[in-house]
Amino acid sequence: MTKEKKNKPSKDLPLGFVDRQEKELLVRDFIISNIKEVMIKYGFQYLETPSFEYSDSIGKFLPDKERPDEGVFSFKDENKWLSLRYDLTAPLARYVAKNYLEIPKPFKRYQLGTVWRNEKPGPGRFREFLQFDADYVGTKSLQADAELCVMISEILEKCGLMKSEYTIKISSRKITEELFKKLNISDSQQKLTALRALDKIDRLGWDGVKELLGKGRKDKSGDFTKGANLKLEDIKTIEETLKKNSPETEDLVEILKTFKDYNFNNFEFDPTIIRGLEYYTGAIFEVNLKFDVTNNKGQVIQFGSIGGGGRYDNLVNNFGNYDAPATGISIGLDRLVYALMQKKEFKVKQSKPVVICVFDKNLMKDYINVQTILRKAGVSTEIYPGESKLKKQMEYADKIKSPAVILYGENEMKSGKLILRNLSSGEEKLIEIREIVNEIKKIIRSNN
RNA sequence: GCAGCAGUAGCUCAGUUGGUUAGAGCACUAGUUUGUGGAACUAGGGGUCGGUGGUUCGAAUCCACCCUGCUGUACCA
Repeated sequence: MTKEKKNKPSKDLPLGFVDRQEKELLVRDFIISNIKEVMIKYGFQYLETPSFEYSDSIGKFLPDKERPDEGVFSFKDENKWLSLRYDLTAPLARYVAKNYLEIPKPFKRYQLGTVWRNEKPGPGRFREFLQFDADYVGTKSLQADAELCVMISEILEKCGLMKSEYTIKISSRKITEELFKKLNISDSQQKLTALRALDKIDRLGWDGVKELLGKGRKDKSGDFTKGANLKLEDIKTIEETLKKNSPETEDLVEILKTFKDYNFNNFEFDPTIIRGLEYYTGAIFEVNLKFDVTNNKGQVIQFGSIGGGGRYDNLVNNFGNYDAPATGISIGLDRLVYALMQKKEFKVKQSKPVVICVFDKNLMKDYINVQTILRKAGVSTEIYPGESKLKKQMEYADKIKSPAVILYGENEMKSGKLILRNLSSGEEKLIEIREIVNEIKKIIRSNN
């Protein structure tokens, strides 16, 4: 507690950035290890690309020349604009274009990496987050699209989700494309607004979406959103068509057939999912959780999807002359962690260290000896860091949730024994040094 | 960006007809126990009441602007 407040650096974090603590990180590690296992089984190779790319590589629309910070974090290095990547797909397309001649076709890669978005964060959404991507590049085969969904489902179930707790929604860009053509809606602004409106159906329902397809809608806070201004009869046709719920486009028919071959049925055809607006060209998927997610005040929040993807046949071609149709899926790991931690009690398997209390610095050699025996046996152990009264040392051990402390002072040394105190039961035992490993393992076992 | 709500100790919050040195619980520190954690008791530290300006003899309290947070909405390549 210092009194000098002037010129102290801020303890606050920039908007949308957070510290992540062990409890969360261990769950994340658990998910990552499941991902890697599944990726190996499915034959994807591991890739890492840098955090920064040249700004014009990470998206063909951004950064805007006038406002290079819109949506992405950018800075000017010498004469070139660099940006932190906002996803892993654009860097993949760049990588494929750069290494096209060497890589296998099709190229199957997965990647785990932090991405950054310069946007307003929402519940469970940050400006820096970890993403997992798996992509197939260089194949038109729709089996790839289908397999990605099967694979994501396997990962989620390995992480402990039940079939009833998530679903993979699937649709195709071709549906809305054909619909707009049929209705003679060609104004690109109108199409864009209409697509965005349809994307919101899970939140607003058809009534809200119809308002947005028409004149516009006022939200709960009283804010007004302009609509697409479509004709009433067109809105009716759109609703009727999309409510039909039978996938008729060729690509979907084939993907659904493949799902059947895989015996995969935890998906829903949903023609109202839209995803990103520009680069998807065919099938699109979205991974949704089916249970409520709450914030730290216990309020249910609009959590949205935890991932999605789809087919993007033209992206690689943007970088050069290679035509590489592709399809991919990505998961926002931090959001999955957030949701999973609410759903499941995670036993944090990481065992906390046994604490060897220090009675006398001059006995350090003996303490190190015991510590070495335990560490060699694989038991997490530490000598109390510092010099404090025994009470402090016990409080420390309690605070870090240590399973046991070792009390080894002059009295014990005389008899060649030491005291092992079980911190959850409070029980103390006077034991020989050679018994220490077994006794501690017993305690740790009984705690699990 | 737009809208609504909110900002008092590390955390959760109390504190209006504006009035002496601004409160509680939890947490923290020390002690009761100089070789023993979790409970109890005692004592203590910690706040320019989000910031700036204004009204007033006097502002945590009223007004204006700004900042920050939450929620919704927009955007999310």
